[in-house]
Amino acid sequence: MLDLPERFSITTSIAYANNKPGLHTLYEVIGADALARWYRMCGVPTRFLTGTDEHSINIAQAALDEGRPTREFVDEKVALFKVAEAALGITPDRFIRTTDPDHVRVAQEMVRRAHANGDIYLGTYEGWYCPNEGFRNVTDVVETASGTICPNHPDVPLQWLTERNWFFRLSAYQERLERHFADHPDFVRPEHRRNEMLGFIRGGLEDFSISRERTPGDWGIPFPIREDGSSSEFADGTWDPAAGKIYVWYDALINYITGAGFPDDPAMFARWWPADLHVIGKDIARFHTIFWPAMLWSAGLEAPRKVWVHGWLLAQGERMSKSRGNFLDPIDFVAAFGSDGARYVALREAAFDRDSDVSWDAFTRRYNADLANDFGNFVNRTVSMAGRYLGGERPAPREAAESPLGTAWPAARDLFVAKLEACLLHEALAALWEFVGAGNRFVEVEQPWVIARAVKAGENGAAERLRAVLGDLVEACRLVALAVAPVMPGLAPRVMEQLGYAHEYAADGNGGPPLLDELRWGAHAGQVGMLTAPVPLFPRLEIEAALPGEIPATATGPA
RNA sequence: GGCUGGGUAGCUCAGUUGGCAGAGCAAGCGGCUCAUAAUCGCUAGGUCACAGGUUCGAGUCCUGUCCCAGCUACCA
Repeated sequence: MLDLPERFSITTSIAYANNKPGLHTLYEVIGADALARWYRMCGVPTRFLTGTDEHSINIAQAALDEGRPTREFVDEKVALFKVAEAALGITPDRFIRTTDPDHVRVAQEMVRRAHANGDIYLGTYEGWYCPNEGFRNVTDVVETASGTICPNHPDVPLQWLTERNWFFRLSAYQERLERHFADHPDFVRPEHRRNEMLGFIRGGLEDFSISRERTPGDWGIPFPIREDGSSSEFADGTWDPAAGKIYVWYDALINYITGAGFPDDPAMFARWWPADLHVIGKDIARFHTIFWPAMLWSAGLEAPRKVWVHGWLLAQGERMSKSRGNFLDPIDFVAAFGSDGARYVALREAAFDRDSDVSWDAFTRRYNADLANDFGNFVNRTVSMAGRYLGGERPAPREAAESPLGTAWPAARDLFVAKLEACLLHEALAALWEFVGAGNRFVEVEQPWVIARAVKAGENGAAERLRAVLGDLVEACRLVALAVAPVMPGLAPRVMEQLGYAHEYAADGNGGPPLLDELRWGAHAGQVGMLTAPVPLFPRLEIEAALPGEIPATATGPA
């Protein structure tokens, strides 16, 4: 069916820990978690890294404005992320924070390597600085009668700042980047994002600054090198403040190799790097597909194998964001749809390869149609009929070739897997739900209740036919619940229990039998088991009871 | 401004090399009774953004126009 990799190393971008998380931020994490779980269940050693980005000047300023220590401020925000991710069933192998001590060491090591390789040099960075947004490009500011202003914050006076910064020689990597894109056509996906990045590279690359002279509250990773090239570390282990801080973007990207074990654990690093997949949003594609490979090459390391660029969640055409206030609180979302339901509707309702308009209404309709009506009811009617007509002993499926569902299954499964591995998670789920539809239609065609009456009437062969039909239905329930387990990890154990099967996977998807073996029609045909009484999996939601069609404004303040 | 996507049913979208406009959801009608008012079937719903052109034939190819989104260098 497919060739599984020998290991799978996947990351998300790290979230900016300045506020509580929105669903639009965790959407990417849900998708990556589903992919990580897929590989874990397939028996592929998997490492899934996600976390938080904490060294930004804005965060330091926000903490300062609240009169609190920056560390306390970010600890609080990170705790909110962890609570929300736990509610969504997110299972990273490491939750990395850029304030983690090992990450601080790795970022400094990367600076030293770039310096040793002649890729960084001292220069001057100057430009308009908006206290709310940082340095603004000349094309982003507006000239007015009262002076130059930032269009987003017209009341805040812009400052012309000059900083002595270290610069990274990105210009030296233009040719290598072009060659890398040519040699690895799948490096950036989807295709149109790759084209954008390629266009940017061909337009000529400028060097970028990787240090800041000063930061609010002295926040950030100490730049490990002084202007004269000497180490900025004092004998007591503290750092010379005059050396400045590492610019937050340079620091943030490096989390991916910290999380892979660089450089303290070479064996671990060799095992997990290069990452197989970075899952990121379209707004940060350039940093991941252009700056980041160059940074790695400068340090003598490999670029990640693939970067998947997803789109945004939109509410009525507008990007969901904390600053706009049109975002969903993941806790509310889980409260309404359940952890599994929330994961499913998020990944099914939004396309993973482009922007998607979402609404509470659409999520509710999707939940009712796909989960309550189609699949939940399919399992319910199957378990109910098998229990009622066969007394609870689990009927075995027929040979695939003798069963319409058994015949249809391989194509549905293969399409599901192909879409999943292509990161088209919404299409993967759609492919699987085509098969759920086939299951429901099969019930109508066979009408087991009619066969059951024939059995009662003593009709010849009716009992055998009833067992066969119900066996096929039970098998269809098993296959769909297992296939969709990476997306709805809590569902599979509940379905398996009702079907009288063991579920041997751990909470994070590790440890069970290879999923592809389990996804064969009739994989457990010989096993005896008892069905339980039917228990509804996804209670139907009343649209009226749900929030109105608008995305509720739950913002607590500016981002 | 330049470059790249897109505009198809009320909503979300699919439409391969040009060959009778499709799916899901929502709506209406009917069937069934195992099931969570569910499910199955049927119906309705379209100036394929607009105007030209090529062609026996255009949602698809070409030209122009309008609209939306993205990219066009350091907030993260």
